[in-house]
Amino acid sequence: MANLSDYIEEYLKDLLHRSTAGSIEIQRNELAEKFRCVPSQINYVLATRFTFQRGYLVESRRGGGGYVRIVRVWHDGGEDHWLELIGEIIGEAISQQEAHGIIQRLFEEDFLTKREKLILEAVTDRRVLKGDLPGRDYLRARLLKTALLTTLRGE
Amino acid sequence: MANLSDYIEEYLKDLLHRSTAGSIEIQRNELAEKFRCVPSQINYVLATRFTFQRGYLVESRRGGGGYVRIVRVWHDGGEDHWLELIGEIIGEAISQQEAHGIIQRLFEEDFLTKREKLILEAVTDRRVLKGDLPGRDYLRARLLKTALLTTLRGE
DNA sequence: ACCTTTGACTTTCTTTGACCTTTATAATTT
DNA sequence: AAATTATAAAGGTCAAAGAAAGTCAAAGGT
Repeated sequence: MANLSDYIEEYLKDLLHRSTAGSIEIQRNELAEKFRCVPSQINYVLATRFTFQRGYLVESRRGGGGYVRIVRVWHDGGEDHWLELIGEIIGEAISQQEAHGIIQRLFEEDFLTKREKLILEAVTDRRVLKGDLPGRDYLRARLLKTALLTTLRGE
Repeated sequence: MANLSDYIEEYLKDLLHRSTAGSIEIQRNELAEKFRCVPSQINYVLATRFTFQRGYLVESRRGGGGYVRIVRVWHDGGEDHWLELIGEIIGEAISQQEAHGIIQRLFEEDFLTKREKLILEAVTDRRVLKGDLPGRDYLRARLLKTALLTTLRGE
């Protein structure tokens, strides 16, 4: 454990641990100042350490009063672990067929309602996504993974 | 939640909630004074947060005894009406702000569940969609419209 | 080779202020 | 008294400046 990114990661995870809500809000510039680094390093940490595969969602807003919010959707070894497996199956890119197969499966397992299934099928439809091939499958993967992760978000 | 516009929005929505008529009347200058801002900031809040798409109507009158009236409009009618509204409200292209406004409104109208709202917010997120403008806004419009219309037809 | 650090450039959202339009009322003219 | 004209009191518009955050690619370490 030697580099700055690791310290920033640790710091954020510590904050998350303390927070009862399971989510924290930070100011990117402020945090960068605290760690004496350029603001974009915060983005680097978020992009490499607070990913879907690790169970985090990151939201943000620009402009005056902007912020970055990190949501911890699952803990290591929690019961929402199945999604991690789904994430591996989806990977970086996924075809419509595979995507619909996964959606169907989740519906049958009662993880999704009928309406949710319809929504997800609609937004992973190639006619809706348009665009050329490798990009379309990457987009579909991002779409599906983020959508599934958000359903687990606190309620 | 840190900027002034958010507080003004919150204040107005609170007033609306209390009002039995579902509408309120304010004085622009008075409100600006209350929040220590220039009057035109009130217009900014109205223009960005109390739009038709989000389910609000704003009327006003200038001159002595002028006012600004905000009316919350609820959608009534069957499925056909929803189809119509959704078509009307989502054009060929749509920004993230507008999309989330519409999603929020449909949630408030009990057309969407919390989970459905989260899913739709996720799939209309800038960072998930990636891609350059204006293509991104077209994609978002197709995504949202198809998802909502499919939901209506299904079941 | 890969991961991290840096910084120039971009996009999004908010705040501010100078100038404009509409309405009501008071003052003046006919 | 009626009609007209000023004045003041609202609210509206728009563009520039400010305040965040995001992107991407080059440079630096291990």
